[in-house]
Amino acid sequence: MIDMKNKVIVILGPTASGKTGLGIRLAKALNGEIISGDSMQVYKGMDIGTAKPDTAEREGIPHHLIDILDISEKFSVASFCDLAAKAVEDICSRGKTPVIVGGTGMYIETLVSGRLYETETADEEKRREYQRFAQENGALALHARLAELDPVSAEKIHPNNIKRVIRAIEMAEMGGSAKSVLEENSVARKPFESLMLYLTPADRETMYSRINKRVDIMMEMGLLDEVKRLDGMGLRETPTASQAIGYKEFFPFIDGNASLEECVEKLKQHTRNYAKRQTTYFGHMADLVPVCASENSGETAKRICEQWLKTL
RNA sequence: GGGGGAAUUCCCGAGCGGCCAAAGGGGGCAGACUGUAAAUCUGUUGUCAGUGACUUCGGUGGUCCGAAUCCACCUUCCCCCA
Repeated sequence: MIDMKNKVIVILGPTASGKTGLGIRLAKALNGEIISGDSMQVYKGMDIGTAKPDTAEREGIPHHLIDILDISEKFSVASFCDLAAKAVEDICSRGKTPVIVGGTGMYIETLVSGRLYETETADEEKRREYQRFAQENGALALHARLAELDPVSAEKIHPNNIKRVIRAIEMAEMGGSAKSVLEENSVARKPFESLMLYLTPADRETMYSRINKRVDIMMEMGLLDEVKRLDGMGLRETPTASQAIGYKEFFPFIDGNASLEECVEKLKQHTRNYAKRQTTYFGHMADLVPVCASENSGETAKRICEQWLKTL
């Protein structure tokens, strides 16, 4: 293409902050198309639990990266960045504006920064081996192994965070791409210009009560049936989809080990915890333009976007 | 009506004479996150000044140098016999 960089609008925010609605409003106003920046909406059949907008809600706006995978498939930052970057290209080439909407901070941060990841090539066998090693010899022993292979990573990763320790060991063993090396390549080339709007919740209390209410609505919409259906398709054994909040919480009920009410409470709680983690994550991201999640946030956001799109 | 058991810090729950502001878990709060993130992990959580003091373990009163821990009574709850 030409040397002028593509422009992308990004909407971030914790769960239930109104990202979806705002995204659609902006896409309509700015002749845009939506790219979902969400790790779970990519899965077919996970509709209610992931708060995926249905056809009516989408108001005719094309949505990318939604319903593209079967739950059995793996999804990760690497694939996200790859697919999202392509979608951006595609949308821009048609003269429209990409609007990335999502709550998966790491995905979006990575995409926008232009860092490159190779698609995951993990050896499950080895992973289990390390897992067992940690179990038998303690997390510290495993961490010590990492320290030998890659002191820089070891320094940064807490020994108890076994998952990350294992991943770091894997990276080191595969050679070259350890954190220490990544450091040097950290200044990646930005693939496009982006304006990042951060939908900030009014306060913790409203954020939590919105979440609670939304879960109740999900239940009314038939979440449980959705979970049962996916469970029948082997959701529990899937590499990525099984992690989704909104599904695993019901397994105890399905297995007869908990009441439905207990599971719903757990779901609300996990969602609240997640939202808090999101705000922490977004808190350290740079260049976010805060937009209050209120009634007329749409107008404000629209104005900010239009102005930004006009600049070079 | 008789017999037995229990009341602990926001919640659950250990403690059964000093080492107890009181284990552990949950929740809350704060945080990390350039390797797969809706995941994973860390710190903190009576009060106040901050190496110390003060108020806490249903209530009241005892025993003791010393009590969440022992005794008495009271209140509430649970279980069993009737």
